[in-house]
Amino acid sequence: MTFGEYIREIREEKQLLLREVASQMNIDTALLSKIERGTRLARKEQAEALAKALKQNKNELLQFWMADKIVFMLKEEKNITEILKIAEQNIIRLSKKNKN
Amino acid sequence: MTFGEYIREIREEKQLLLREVASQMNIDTALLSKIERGTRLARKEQAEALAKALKQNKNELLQFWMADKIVFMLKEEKNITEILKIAEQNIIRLSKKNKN
DNA sequence: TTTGACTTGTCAATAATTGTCTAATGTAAG
DNA sequence: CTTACATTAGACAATTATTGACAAGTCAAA
Repeated sequence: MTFGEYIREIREEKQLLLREVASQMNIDTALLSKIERGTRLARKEQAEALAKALKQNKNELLQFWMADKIVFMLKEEKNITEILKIAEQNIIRLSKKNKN
Repeated sequence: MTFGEYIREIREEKQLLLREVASQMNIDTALLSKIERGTRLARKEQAEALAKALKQNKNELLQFWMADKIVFMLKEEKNITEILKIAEQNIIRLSKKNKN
């Protein structure tokens, strides 16, 4: 489930209009449309504003948001599984290093 | 193994100086130093130039490079494993969708 | 038609990044 | 200690990329 799919689903469940949600977020309707359709990435503050406007758990929503950014970065690559594996190992290793 | 660690290791094995490799890449020594130390991300063309200068397999090196970019993006996050899982699922799903 | 919801393309404004310069630091040899 | 050379750090202009708004477009229901 992408970030855009996720927030569109919730918005429609709640029967809110793009312009209602966009207004709460202080952005243009067109921009929110693009975010939902995945042609634009939201900014972090926008993702947070969305959580508020849609009354969703902020952390869960931010996970989808962050995953989307990774997808966007990797979408042209091959060996994606291998790349993600390396990335995860490095993050784990770096976080251990920072504790020392 | 991060991208920077990887290329520094190879450079030192081959007993090359920063300025020698940097010169082949047409960049400043200082910039290569930063790339090796991970305080700057290389650009894709630079990663490719490095593969050439160090006579390494380009794809393998680009995997480390791409993994580094992900690490850079995720380093402040929690639930990293979960985020990576969502990202991988979405990429797989999107690639299937594009085949249709 | 008309209306309202949504989408698309464009582009100036804004923000992020890149690469170089200079100066600093480290280090081994004389 | 000097000197010489390799590497690193900080700062900044230049280059790129992202952002958000606007206007014009599509689409579906009345």
